[in-house]
Amino acid sequence: MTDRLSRVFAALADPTRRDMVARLTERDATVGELAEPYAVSIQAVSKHLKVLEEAGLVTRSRDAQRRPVHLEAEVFDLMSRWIERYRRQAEERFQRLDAVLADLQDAHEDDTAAREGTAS
Amino acid sequence: MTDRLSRVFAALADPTRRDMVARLTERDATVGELAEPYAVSIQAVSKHLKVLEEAGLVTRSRDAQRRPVHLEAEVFDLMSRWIERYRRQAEERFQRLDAVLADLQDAHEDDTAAREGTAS
DNA sequence: GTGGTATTCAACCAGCGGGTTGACAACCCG
DNA sequence: CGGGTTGTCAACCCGCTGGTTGAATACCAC
Repeated sequence: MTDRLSRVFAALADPTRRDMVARLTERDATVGELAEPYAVSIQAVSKHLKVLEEAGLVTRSRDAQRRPVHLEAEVFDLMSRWIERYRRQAEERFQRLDAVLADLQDAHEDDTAAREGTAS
Repeated sequence: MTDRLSRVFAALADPTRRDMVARLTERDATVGELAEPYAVSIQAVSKHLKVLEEAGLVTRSRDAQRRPVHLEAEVFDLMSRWIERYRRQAEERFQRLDAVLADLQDAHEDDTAAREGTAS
């Protein structure tokens, strides 16, 4: 599970981390600020941030003792591309499937019409 | 980690499972067909499918002994909504930041202009 | 019914993830 | 210097994950 996309998805598979990301879209924050709403230790939050950092979702700088956390929004593009690619592919396929079903329906109606002696 | 979105992200955090999803956008497939390219046991693939199923990414029907696997593309929407929501939020914030930086730049230029005795 | 095929279930194992606590590091302020 | 604040590192625990093998289920074909 060493590839980038896997790390990103894994990082966002945790509700606490998703909430941190959500809050970081509003403004940069220190570890302590981020930790405040959660009922876990600062160390646990620090670990979460490490996961987000290794996934490329955030970066950390330094301001005296503080380590302000900053969201790197470009990573969203990576996920969006993956999702949209396969969504589009799936949708195209469903359209083909719909076409097939429509054909079958037409054929059935033709059969019915034939059996009932009605002009198609 | 019981919520829907967490399960979806976690399911896609595995390259094998992402590959399965990718292949399922092309066509439905049986467990055996899905397993064929990977160097793991059928049972392992069956487990992966269970994960995808519990995340709502696929459904399984029955055709004699076979259990054809079908991709449920609607889940993509769930992820897209989450991602796009925060991406948009982050982008708006960056625009505000840009505006602030632009203001600072203007102020600086004003200062410079003032120091240099040039009209602003 | 017997045999073959497709798939899941069960038990097990190693490794990782998320949590804890305690110690340490880096920095500011008197 | 010493004390306070912010954050990380290290060791540990426990539950989950992804893999294995072996047995069981469900179905078809003969």
